[in-house]
Amino acid sequence: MAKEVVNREENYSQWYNNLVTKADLAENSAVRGCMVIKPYGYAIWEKMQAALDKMFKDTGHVNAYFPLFIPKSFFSKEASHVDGFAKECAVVTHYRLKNDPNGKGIIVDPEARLEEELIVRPTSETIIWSTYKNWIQSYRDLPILCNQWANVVRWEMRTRLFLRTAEFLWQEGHTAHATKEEAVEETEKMIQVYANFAQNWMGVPVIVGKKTESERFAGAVDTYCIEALMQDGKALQAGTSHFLGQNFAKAFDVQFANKEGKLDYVWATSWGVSTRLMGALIMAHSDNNGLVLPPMLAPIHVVIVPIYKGEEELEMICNRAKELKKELEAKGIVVKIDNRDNVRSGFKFAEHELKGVPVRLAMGPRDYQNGTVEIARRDTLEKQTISQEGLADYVARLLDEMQKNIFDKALKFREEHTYKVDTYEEFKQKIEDGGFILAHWDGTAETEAKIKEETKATIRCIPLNAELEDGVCMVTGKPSKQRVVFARAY
RNA sequence: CGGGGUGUAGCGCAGUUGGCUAGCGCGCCACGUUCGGGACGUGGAGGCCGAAGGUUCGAGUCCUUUCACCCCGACCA
Repeated sequence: MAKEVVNREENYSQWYNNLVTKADLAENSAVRGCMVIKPYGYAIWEKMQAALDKMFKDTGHVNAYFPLFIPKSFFSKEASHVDGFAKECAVVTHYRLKNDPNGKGIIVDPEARLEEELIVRPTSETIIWSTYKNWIQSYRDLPILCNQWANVVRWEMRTRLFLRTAEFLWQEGHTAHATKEEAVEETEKMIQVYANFAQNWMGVPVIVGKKTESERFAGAVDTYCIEALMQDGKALQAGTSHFLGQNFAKAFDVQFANKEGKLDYVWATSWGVSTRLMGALIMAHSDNNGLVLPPMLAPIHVVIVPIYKGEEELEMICNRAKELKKELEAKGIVVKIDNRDNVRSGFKFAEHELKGVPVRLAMGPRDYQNGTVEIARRDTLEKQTISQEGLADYVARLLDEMQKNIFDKALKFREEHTYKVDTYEEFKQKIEDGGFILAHWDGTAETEAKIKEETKATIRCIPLNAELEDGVCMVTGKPSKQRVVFARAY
C-alpha cells in the first residue's frame, strides 16, 4: 500500500507549514525539536481545547494548575515512574546569570547552584500527588477530579513535528478516588471521552483498547489507549488513560479515613492528550491539495472569494458577500471574506485548500447577476453553482454532511487496511504494507518482544470490545482467547 | 550513542578537473498589463559560499580541524 499512498509522511511538510514551523533556536542551542505553532495552527488547537474542556467539565472535572518545576527528590518516590522518564528530563541546576568577568558575554553564575535540582515536568503525577496528599484526609474529600492544561518537556533523542516534539502542549487529568472500582470506572470513562472526541470531532476512527504490560505507562497498573491509523499505514497512539492503582498514593503516602474510620490508600487515574492530535488530524485526512479539516474543528468554515475586475465590481460583490456572511453567521458558521487585492482568485483557491477550509464560495459578476454562487467543498473537491437563496441552510447541512463524510472516509480506509492474519509468515509479509493486523498472541512479553525485534511491529492494544475467539498464537502456537491489534507505529 | 547524508540569498538548489564581478528558480520591492483555478513583462534589492586553520599567484571548489542540521536505529505521547 505504502507505494500508492501519495501523501506519505515526507509530503506533509508542505501543509504543516501553515500550522507550525520548527523553532528557530540559536545556533549551539541544546534544545532540539521544539515547534512554533503559528496562529492558524493554534486556532485549531484552541478549537480542540474548547471541545475537550467542555467534555471534561460535563463529566464532573475542574481545571487547576501545578508548577512547571518539580524537585528532583519527588521523582525518586515511584520507582517504575522514574525509570520511564529519567532518560528524558530537562534539569534546572542554577538560578542566576552574570556578566562573564572575562568579558565574553553572559555566563551561568557558579555561585548560584541550586541545592536541589529542579526537573522541568515531563508529566505532573509526582508534583500533583505530593499536593493531593495535603488535600485528602477523609473519604469526604474524595473524589478529586482535576485537569491541567499545560506544557511539558521530554528530552527525546529524536523529535518529529507534532508527533514527538521536545516541548508539547497537552492536558493531563489526575483523579483520586476512594475505591478501586470508582477509579477503574473513571479510567474507562475518560478513554471513552477521548474516543468520542477523536471520532465525532476529529473524524478519526479509533480502536479503544488496553496496552500490554510492556507498552504500559510508567507507574500504571493499566493503560487504556485509543489507536488511530494514518494514511501511510502507520498507527498513532492518540490518547491514553491510566489506572494507577495505589502506586502513587503509596509512593506519596496519600491515605484517607474511610467510612469505617480505617486508613486506606487512595486510588488514582491520569489521562492525557496532546498537540500530537493535530498530527493525527493532518495525517488522517490530508490529500494532495493540503489539509482537510473536519468542520467541527475548522477555525474558518467558509471563505468567500469575490471575483471581479476593477474596484467598482469589487465593492458591489463584497457588499453582497457581507450580506451572505451575516446570514451564515446567524447559523453559527464562521465566515471569512477574502478580498485581498494583491493575489488572484486562483491563488486564493489553492491557498484555502491548502489550509483545509471546508467550504469555498466564489462569487463573480455572473453570479451577482443570476443570484447564484459557486460552492466548493474541500473533502470531495466538488463544485457546483447554487442559488444565494437559502444559502445558509444549504451550507449548514453541507458542513454536517462533510463532518460525517470525512469520518466515513477515514473509517473505510481503516477497514480496508485491517487484516486478520493467522500465521507468522503471513504477518511478516502483511506488515510491510502497513495497516492494522489482527492476530492471536500468547500473552507473553517475550513473544511480543520477538515480534517487535523481527518486524518492528508492536501490539497497539488489546481491543476492549473485540469478540472472544479461541485461537493459537501465530508465533508460539500457545492458546489465545482473542486477537490483538498489531501495527508499525509512530 | 551507532550508521548514512547535507551545509552557497528568506526558501529550494546549481556551481564536479582551483581562475576574473558566485549563479538559477520561488519569494521580496517598484511600475505597467492582467484578474471565473497557484498571472505576465520590465526594472531592482538581497551572499564573509557553516566556522577556523592550511596549500596556492589565486579557494565555494583541494587538505586538516571543528560546529550544526537532516535521515535511519535505540528511547517515547
